[in-house]
Amino acid sequence: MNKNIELAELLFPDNKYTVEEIEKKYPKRKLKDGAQVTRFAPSPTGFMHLGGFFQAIIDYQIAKQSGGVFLLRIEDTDKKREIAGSDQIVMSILTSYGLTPDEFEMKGGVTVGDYGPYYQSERTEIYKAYAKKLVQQGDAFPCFCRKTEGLLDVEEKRKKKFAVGLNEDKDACRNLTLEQVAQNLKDGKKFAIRLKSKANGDGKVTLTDVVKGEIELQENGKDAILLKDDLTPTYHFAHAVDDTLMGTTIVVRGEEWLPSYPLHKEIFKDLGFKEPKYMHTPLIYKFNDKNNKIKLSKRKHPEADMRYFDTVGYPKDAVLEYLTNLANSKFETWRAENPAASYWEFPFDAYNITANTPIFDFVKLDDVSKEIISKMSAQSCYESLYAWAKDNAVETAKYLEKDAEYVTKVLNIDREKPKPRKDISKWSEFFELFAYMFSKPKKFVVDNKKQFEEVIKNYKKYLDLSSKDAWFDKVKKMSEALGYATNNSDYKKNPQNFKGNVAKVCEYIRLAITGQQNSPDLFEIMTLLGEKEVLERLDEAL
RNA sequence: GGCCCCGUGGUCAAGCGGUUAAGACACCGCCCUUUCACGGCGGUAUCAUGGGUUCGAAUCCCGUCGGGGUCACCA
Repeated sequence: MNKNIELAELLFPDNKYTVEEIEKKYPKRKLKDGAQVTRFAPSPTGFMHLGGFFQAIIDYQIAKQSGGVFLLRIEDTDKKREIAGSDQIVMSILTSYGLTPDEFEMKGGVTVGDYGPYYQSERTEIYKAYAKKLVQQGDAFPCFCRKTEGLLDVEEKRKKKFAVGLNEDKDACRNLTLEQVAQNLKDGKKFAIRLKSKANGDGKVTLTDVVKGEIELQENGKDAILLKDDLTPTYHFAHAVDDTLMGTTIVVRGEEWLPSYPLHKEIFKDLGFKEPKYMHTPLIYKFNDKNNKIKLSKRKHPEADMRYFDTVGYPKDAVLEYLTNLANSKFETWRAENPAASYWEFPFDAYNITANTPIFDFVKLDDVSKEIISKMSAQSCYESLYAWAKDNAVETAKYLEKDAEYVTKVLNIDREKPKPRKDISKWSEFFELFAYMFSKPKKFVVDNKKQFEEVIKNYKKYLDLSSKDAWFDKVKKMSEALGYATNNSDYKKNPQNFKGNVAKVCEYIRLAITGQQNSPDLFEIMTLLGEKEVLERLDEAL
């Protein structure tokens, strides 16, 4: 009754806005039927997590597909963890992958959209207004207890809690009298605002989750913190306020949030808000050495940081397609049927995401990437390689500028054909893969030294780079002369009659020229290298 | 420890009460081939487990086990 109003006044004497004023500023969105509003809401921790990006893809696709809105909100409510510049990192990754938000704000830059500010740190007056409302209603109260701060603190607290095993957790400050509160304030004590939870935590609450289906959870019984003692909101409170005001229709978030749904439900109810739809997506995992699944983490897995894919030079589409397939395995089938189509034409089926936790698999990513790169022209390969080098390998970039023509030719080996070679998965490995095109091979192992030497010695006389046919004719001729089969079926019938077949001869030549057993087409390589270089390499091999 | 989520080959997975349990990657073999690849064909390998329900279960129910999440004035 009146006491609550008095209390609210005591706590928030000079709020800038009332709830009514705020709600006038954030009218309901005018959306066409079925249009969804999604949001990507990272906290600025200095990098963009792969798992977050995975969710952003889903957010973006849902919004785009339905003709709705995809917005970016920065959850910068924890000053201790905040790292400056994170917002730029997130934004540039999003846009570079084509997931540009419809609404966003850049500090010191533009604001796009009418539902901002899009930084939570700029919304404190909004949260305060709603907190005051809850206090007035008797649904929240000030707490003057010592802070629980950091994991160590929490773990200590848990030891006691787990021993009891209760889901109910009422805070003693809920019973403070108006006078006691007034005295505390007079003493200059800081307060946090807690939810005055109504249930004991034994009842059940159900959620119809878009990916998990119907889930029954234990209702909330905790006097959770809504505003911290600096009056910034916790995630839970900010989620309710922001997603309501911004008109989010479907909340896509990691499944680690599932257990806090009952709390969110209670906050929404107390605030008189309509709940959005929820989509709790699986987290992405890796195996550890014990073969257990562990969450992808920046410390252990460089690929947890989205910038990793840029620094090693994966094409954007490769990452996008691999991740999309993880979210929606129909993608692969679609891609097989539409090999030339743009990624964005894929009819993303957001409502068919598996509830299973996927393992991040580099082998598969590489395959997707090789497929994509194999279809690129030599010219665009060069451009991508150069773009990668400029940001990640300065010396290489300089070299690329100098020898653009030669590099493009190397890139063109076995490319721009109906069945191109699939060997490059990321730009950083190009010079490793094609090292022999840029410097003489160092050491290599030969299975039969005598035969190898015989072939190489003779081959100098047979070298002919005038045309591919001429080149191979000579290889054959030499093979015959040295006692190798030039016809595969002859060789198979009577292997004892030959020292080997042409394949063996080619293997020796390849080894001498490239230092490895597999390489793209030998003739092309030798032509590019030039006769002089080839002869030198043959000499050196001996 | 309480609560919750998840469990189809090594990985990603189709499947929705009756299928010889798709497909992709990886692996192996064969074929093609003028070499390496590419490609084609084929192969190894999966319903965690125990009980139900049913004429019939990978599919529905319960238990068990395994993995994961969560129980912060972090998000």
